[in-house]
Amino acid sequence: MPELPEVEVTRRRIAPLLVGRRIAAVATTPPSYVFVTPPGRLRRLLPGRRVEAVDRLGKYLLVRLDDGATLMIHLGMTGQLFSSEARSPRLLSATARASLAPEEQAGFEPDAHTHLVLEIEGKGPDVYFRDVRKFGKLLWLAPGEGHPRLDRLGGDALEIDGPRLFAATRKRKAPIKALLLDQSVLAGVGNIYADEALFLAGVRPGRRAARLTRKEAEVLAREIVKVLRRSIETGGSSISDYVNPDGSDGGYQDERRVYARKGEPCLECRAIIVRRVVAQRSAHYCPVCQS
DNA sequence: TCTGTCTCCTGAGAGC
DNA sequence: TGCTCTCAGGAGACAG
Repeated sequence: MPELPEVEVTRRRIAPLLVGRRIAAVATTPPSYVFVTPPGRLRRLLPGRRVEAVDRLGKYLLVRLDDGATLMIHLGMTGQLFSSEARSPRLLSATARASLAPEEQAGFEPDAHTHLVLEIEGKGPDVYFRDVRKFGKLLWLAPGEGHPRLDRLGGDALEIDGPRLFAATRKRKAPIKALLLDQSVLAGVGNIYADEALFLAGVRPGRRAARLTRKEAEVLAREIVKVLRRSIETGGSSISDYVNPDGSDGGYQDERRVYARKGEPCLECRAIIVRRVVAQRSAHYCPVCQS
């Protein structure tokens, strides 16, 4: 599930394929939950535009076009943005994965889940947006047009510091984990990195945010930044469907301390990692190391 | 304003 | 083997 590190890695690897190049043609699937802007409109508006830059705001990718317009992309839970040359079992259904050895896999052909195909002018691969569960979003912003989704975003999680996090927790009765997942407070943190950062800071996910001390906020802010940076370095987490634009897996899933390790021993104290629901999300923590 | 709940979606895996 | 059910989660809408 793409969070800030996966979106940032995607941005860094997809930008060289797009920036400075022109979109020759566009194909889409029929209208669905993915298309905030109707697919027919995207097919009309995108061809002929040159990509100037690919930016990131929280978990949003912003493809800046030559006339000032922007294609806004959110990967949701299962969104994949990748090159047409990518090869990965994660781009196949489980049935196809099981029946084909990796060396037998042919090139990826756009399927029913490939909601946007950007054919790029000249040499080089095309770019696909695929999303099985359709929690991702595609949205066109006209030149100068903003969007409430972007306006509501809090500061980027890579830039959080202790005083700002401490201030955000004051008078908040919600669990600290709910606060970390609130994109209007902190843009970019999702379930995996909230659990990991809380473990490293020694704070239980269900603790009321307002009960965090100044010192704990300081440590938590530092661990959030550390864990996000480390994940970017390793190429993000390929826990379910996430795949890098070149088809490679991320590496951070091998460094997880608590996320999706329910029933396994804590790497610090050997106590058993537990899972409970906090803010309607599964939260994993060590009952000994975190208080 | 804050918090909690529901909803959207679909593949995987468990249970029968 | 095949069917049914549950679960996973980002974020908007809505109710209290």
